[in-house]
Amino acid sequence: MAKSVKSNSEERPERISEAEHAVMEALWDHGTATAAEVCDAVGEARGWSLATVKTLLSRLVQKQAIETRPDGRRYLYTPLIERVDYVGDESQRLVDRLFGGKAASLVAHLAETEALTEDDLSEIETLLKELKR
Amino acid sequence: MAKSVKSNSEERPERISEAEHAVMEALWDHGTATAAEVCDAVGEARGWSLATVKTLLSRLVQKQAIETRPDGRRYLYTPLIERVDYVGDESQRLVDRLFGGKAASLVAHLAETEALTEDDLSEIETLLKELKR
DNA sequence: TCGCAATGACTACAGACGTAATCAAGCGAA
DNA sequence: TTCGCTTGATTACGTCTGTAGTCATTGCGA
Repeated sequence: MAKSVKSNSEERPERISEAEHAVMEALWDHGTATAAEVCDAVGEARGWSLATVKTLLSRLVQKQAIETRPDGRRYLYTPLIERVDYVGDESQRLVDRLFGGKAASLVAHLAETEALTEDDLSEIETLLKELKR
Repeated sequence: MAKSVKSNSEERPERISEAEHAVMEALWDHGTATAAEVCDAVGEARGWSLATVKTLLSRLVQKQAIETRPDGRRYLYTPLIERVDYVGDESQRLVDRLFGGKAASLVAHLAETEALTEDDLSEIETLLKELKR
């Protein structure tokens, strides 16, 4: 209860569903696109009808994840949230939920379950060196 | 369509929701527990009623994530899936969805967004050394 | 100018999810 | 024996999600 009061300025963005996320990816790719363009980009892989894509787009507008700008008789859709932020939030959620907030535990897990290839390991190693510097 | 045929032996476990996951955590903690025990363990943090916990337990049974054994007039609930497997699956899903399957990208992201503390970095470094050996 | 095709708005609907109340059965205390 | 408490089963219900159909409008091509 009292779930959507959000009395202060900071609008906590509503959660983006998986299908919606696919649409976001297309938009992040294009920067700005029409519904038809998104449908071309996304419907391909997911086999969605234009109607489905439009529904997802309007839900994203409601959730204030994207913004519309009229362009003639149609809209141009533009992401309002940055991909890097979304990815960060989602990653953080996972770390919090499954690894008690310790990101290192996630890395350890990936390593132990061999989700990390040799290449991945070298890459991370290099990364660490750079960060150390 | 044809979503739940699962004709062959490998039962693809159905997805566990977030609330259900909280229950799983309690069970992984206890190994085996009654509904009341799970409620004590989980209801605390989430403020769930016993009824809610029971619903989640039965959904988990349906999803074959846990198993029941009669004990007098009640049931004992035991996880059927290992925590490490669940955690692995969820992590993999994230990596696939957001990092194109490249786990190293996830680590890079964590590092760049400073989700990794100095301690985390050292820890990972140590980890890498061990793996290298 | 006129009809069509594209486009957003609205509506639909089944299944998953969160959250719980109610019900029936049975064990245990009085 | 009786009655209440515990427990699983069943039912409920609003929201979110996935996936779309329908409708009204309107700009554009013929």
